[in-house]
Amino acid sequence: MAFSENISSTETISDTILAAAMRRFEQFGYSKTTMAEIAADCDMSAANIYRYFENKLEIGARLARRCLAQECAALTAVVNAATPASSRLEEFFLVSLRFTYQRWAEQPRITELVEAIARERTDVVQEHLRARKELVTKLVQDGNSNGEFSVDDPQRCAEAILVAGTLFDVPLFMHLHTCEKFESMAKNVADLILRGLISRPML
Amino acid sequence: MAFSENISSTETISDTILAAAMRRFEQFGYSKTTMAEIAADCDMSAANIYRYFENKLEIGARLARRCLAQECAALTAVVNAATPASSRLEEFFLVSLRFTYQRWAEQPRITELVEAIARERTDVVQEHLRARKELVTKLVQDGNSNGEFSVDDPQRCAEAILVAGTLFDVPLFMHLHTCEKFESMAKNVADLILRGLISRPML
DNA sequence: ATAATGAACGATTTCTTGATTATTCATTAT
DNA sequence: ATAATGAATAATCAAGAAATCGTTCATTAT
Repeated sequence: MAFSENISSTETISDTILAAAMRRFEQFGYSKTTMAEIAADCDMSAANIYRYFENKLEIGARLARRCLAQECAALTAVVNAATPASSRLEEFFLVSLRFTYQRWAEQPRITELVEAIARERTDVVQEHLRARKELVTKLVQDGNSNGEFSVDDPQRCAEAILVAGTLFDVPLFMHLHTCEKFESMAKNVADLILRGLISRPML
Repeated sequence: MAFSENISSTETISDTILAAAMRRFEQFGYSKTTMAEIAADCDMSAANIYRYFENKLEIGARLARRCLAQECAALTAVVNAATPASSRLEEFFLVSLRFTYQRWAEQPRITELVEAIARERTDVVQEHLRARKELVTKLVQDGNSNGEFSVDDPQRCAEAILVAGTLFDVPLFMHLHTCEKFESMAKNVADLILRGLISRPML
């Protein structure tokens, strides 16, 4: 049962292969999908795929990157929004959480794919973490600029913020609570980070 | 090769069994240890163990609880120390981290045991989390009392603090960085939580 | 009564073997 | 030259058989 593919003129062959692989991975999972099946969906031989991709893992990595990039795009929109930096920080956690949770709940095969790739391709994870760090760094700098925050070292601060949000970004934890519970936790952590614990005069 | 056990008069038989099981689990892992081996180390039959424990999982759970209790004991000492609450919060993260990291690095079999039990005995994990939450709640209340902190809802705050420290408490993450790097991250997160992000007059 | 055991049993794990799979390459089309 | 393929190979996976293991219980010791 090959889901045959009409190669539109604007689509490169490697895109066709990626699209076919994505459909297979989504439906049957990364490990249960064979190169022969992907090839059949593209009306070509398995050997020919290797003219466009180094190997199966590389195809998986490309698709995993694409998934993570989608999340980063949403987070970029959050960071660039015209709202107070404090709201944007909370929203950052919430959007991050919703991506993780929804993918875990609704597209378990994709979550499985990303996790499988993450295990063998550290670079994909680290690239994603670096992108997130850049976004939060910018958010903190924004907050500094408009007087909301007064942070000495935005880089270090961004790292700490991301660490504090770990729970919301790891699929492994998603089974522990409902999405609502997680959202409440994310709000609390954002609040904690924003206000700090140290006693100070009310403004 | 049975590591035979001299049962001292002050030691109950169930303690003897637990000790033997612990030695086996430490050396060979939970799953690779058989009830027959534990029994042989105690000079008894496998069947006799069932007079003292419901099953193997129960033995594992008891030992896992003991491990987690050791950590909680160390954390209790931290919380009850006669130092500023802010220092105690940082120390809480650091001690928590060192327990997780050292066990992961030096006693991988024990880490494996705790993880195996955690998967099948949710109650053990939840008991531990509750204990940690109580400790942090007390720490925050202490800080409130002596004027260091001014936290509305210490319970909710404690929950958020624990969530923010997730990275330091999950063995799964330990391979990502060196212990020193983790310590630096823990300090940064503690600092972030304590000071907060919001701009305010210097005191 | 209390403590302990060996034999018996499903359930799980390990092992073995055959079949699939990813990948390469010499060869064939275009 | 460029694109694509089928056949070959080594690695991985899957299914079934064999062995081991956890657990129970009727029976034996103390």
